[in-house]
Amino acid sequence: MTNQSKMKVYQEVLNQIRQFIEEQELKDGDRLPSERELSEQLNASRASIREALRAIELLGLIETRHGEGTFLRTYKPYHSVELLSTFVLREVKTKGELLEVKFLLEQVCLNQLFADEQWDYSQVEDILFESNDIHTDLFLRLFEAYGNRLLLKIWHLVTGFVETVDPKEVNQVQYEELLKLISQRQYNQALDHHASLYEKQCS
Amino acid sequence: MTNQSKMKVYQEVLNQIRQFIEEQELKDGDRLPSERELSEQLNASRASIREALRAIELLGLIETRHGEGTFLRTYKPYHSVELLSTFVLREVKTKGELLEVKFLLEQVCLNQLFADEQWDYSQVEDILFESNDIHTDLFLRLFEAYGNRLLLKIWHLVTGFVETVDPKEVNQVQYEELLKLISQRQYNQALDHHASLYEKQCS
DNA sequence: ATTTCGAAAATGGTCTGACCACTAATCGAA
DNA sequence: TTCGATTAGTGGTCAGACCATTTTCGAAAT
Repeated sequence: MTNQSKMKVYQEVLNQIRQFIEEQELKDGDRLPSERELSEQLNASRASIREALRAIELLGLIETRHGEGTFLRTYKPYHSVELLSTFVLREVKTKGELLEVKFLLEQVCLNQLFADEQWDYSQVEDILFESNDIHTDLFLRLFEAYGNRLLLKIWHLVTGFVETVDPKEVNQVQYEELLKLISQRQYNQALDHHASLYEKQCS
Repeated sequence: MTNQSKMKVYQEVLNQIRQFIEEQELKDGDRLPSERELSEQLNASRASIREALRAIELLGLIETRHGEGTFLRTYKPYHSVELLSTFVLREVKTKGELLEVKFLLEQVCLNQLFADEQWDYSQVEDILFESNDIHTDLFLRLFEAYGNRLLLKIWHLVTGFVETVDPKEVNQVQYEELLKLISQRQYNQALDHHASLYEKQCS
């Protein structure tokens, strides 16, 4: 490494990798150079390269496949998120906080959609009742409909965390009701109904 | 390692370390066993131990001091912000998206506080006008007052992102106005005022 | 010419042992 | 007792080896 400062090698590697990704405009699913290639190109030992890669992996930014390579990761909930959560939960202890944030994010999404006259509810209406996880799939669509990808990403992340600590039990009927309220544009009642879905758990 | 499943060694090590921390009831500032000790105790190579430690370090959960050891430290969400941002921003193309999320999070915080009859505004009122970054410090306090640490962390994360792309210019006077509205419990106007702070930029 | 299958190459996963750099504890001399 | 140098302990880094898995590719069979 051109270890100019006293920064650790693996930190430098981290920066180099980030830079590489930006320059090459790599996207999710694209493959990174092999560990041995990176080792040569960045002039660092393979051990240091791996330390950097393991760190980014735990953050959920890359995915490594034995015998294949290292790939920028398409987001998959509960992969390494589980490990992450066991540590972070040391701080954010209460399950309630997690659920509350998830709830609030969803509420924001609903509020924003309801405030939009142009919103086409039909995007959500169809198919939905073949899902194994109605809640997640429903809000996945709602967040997509709203269109803010960062908000979606944050919600997705939080949802991933929640699933590691909270085996949920969904009641299909309640979501039929929620959808009905939305389709009838009874937005206030829909918001109340959404809140009621969380009331039991958040305490 | 008792590598029963196909889980990677460094992930097992991660779990073991977490378990160790819980069992020993280690607190912030306490020292972890040395890498060589962990290597023996967990029956894994030092390289694998280090991969695990580097990962937790990047998360900001531990701190390593050359020649001294590895220590637990208070979780600092900003630690990996810079790295994370460059990855997340790959997908978040528009600055507007970023600002919108920041705004929405703050709005949620205000709404929740305003809805709380018990909320003691005086926690926020004081000192504030000596700050270099009024907006950040104000909402830092507001989020702290609300008390959901996860929400605070997310907001902090997003705020960190924003600062990497948006050199802000704050107008002190506007925040005096905002605080006045809050202290007078003119909540709707306060919300409008908060929104107006973003209107120019979000487009 | 096409298909099939196995060897070889590429890649990640892990370990060992070495050496350096820094820190703190130790011990001996003033 | 005090001060300073030695020493032991610890993280930082490296080189090289071997294994497990996946892909590649060419030779053999069809």
